[in-house]
Amino acid sequence: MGTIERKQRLKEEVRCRILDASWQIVQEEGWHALSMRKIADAIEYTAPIIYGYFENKDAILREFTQRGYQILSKTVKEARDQHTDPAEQMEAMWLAYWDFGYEHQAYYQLMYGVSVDCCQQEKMIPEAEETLNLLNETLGKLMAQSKHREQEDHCRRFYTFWSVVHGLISLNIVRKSSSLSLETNRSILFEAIHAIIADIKG
Amino acid sequence: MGTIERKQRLKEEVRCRILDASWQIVQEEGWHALSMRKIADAIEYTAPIIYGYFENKDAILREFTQRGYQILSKTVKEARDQHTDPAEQMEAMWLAYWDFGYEHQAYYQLMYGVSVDCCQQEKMIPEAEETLNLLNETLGKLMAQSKHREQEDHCRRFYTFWSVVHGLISLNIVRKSSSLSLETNRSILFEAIHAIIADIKG
DNA sequence: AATTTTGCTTAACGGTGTTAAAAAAACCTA
DNA sequence: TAGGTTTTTTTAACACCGTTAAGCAAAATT
Repeated sequence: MGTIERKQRLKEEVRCRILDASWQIVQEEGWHALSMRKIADAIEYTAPIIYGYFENKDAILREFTQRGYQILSKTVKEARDQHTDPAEQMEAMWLAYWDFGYEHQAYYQLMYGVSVDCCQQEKMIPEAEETLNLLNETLGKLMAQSKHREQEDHCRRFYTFWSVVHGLISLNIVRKSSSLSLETNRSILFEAIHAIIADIKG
Repeated sequence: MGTIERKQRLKEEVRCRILDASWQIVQEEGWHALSMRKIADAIEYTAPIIYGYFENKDAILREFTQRGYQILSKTVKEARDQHTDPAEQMEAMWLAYWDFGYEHQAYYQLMYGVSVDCCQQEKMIPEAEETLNLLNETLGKLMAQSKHREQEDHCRRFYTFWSVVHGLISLNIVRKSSSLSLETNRSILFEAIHAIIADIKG
């Protein structure tokens, strides 16, 4: 009866195949294209058997979410451990954080709810570009007051503004349960915006 | 027959009712719960008639996306027009931008692909909190070197870091077509992180 | 009044996640 | 090896989804 171990091994292998197949589908077609039947097809089974390995589809997504956080955690920790000075550590850690998001976009989408299948028609909607133009225009005037002339510089400043504001909004929406107070949000905004403006003014 | 105008009016009214019903469903249950059949139920019709008013479900979402951008554009413009100094304008505009995201979360989700139905189990995944703890810990050491003592301050600094990094990643993912170069991303990151660290050091 | 046009519904197709029953395969025992 | 038990896998079904085509009934036109 040693076969029980062999069965355990086979069961574990099928579990891996489910995750491997899922990951491949996601990489090729995105999260929206991941379905139980498609996974089953890929591992040459029928859909219901997956429920012997995962409670439901959400459990599969949860597995990947967990993997994402594990990789992120490991990455950030390693970045920290290559420095001793807290300031250098801080820099390395956030850079590592960004690198993770840049390299593992599929993970990041899942972990932080960044759905990609939206507003591709941004250029179809005039008001979308109009808003960006308004902000860009004013930024141009502001930078003209100083001696910034390069387009590159303009682009960077703009995205710095945009990133902090968009990031703050997004984090508030996604982390609805443990989100910040209105006052905290506003003071972060004020400080960040003023800092950027001050930096532009030189 | 002047009835043609009356019919036009009725058709327009049904279109409005579709959008009103859709919006109510979204407010009550979120975007994921919006379905053609549910909309039809709400306006006391059957699903296929909706296709007489909108090409498909995506067209309905596009309508709301457009509305969102219209409101945002109007808001930002109004904020600008209450000031004359570019620096003041810039501040007012980004604050208005944030206010929009805070007040109209449903719109913002649609416009920038912030799906809320994710990672609510963040606390279920130890590694998720571990990453935040690592970053918080190092930030604590960094701030201890200066004379920052308040918890409030700590929280603000942390979210400033997080917002700009998360925002930068998200914008890159969502605006995949017109995203920034790796060099631009890194220089934004470097500048922002160094600025925050410098500010902490005083 | 008969006919055309319009508005709406029913039915259907292919897809989704998920569950229960049926079938097939594997296993164990006699 | 034969028969019965257990495990594995599939088929069928349910309730949804977006979407399209056909059918029907009411309204408008001739």
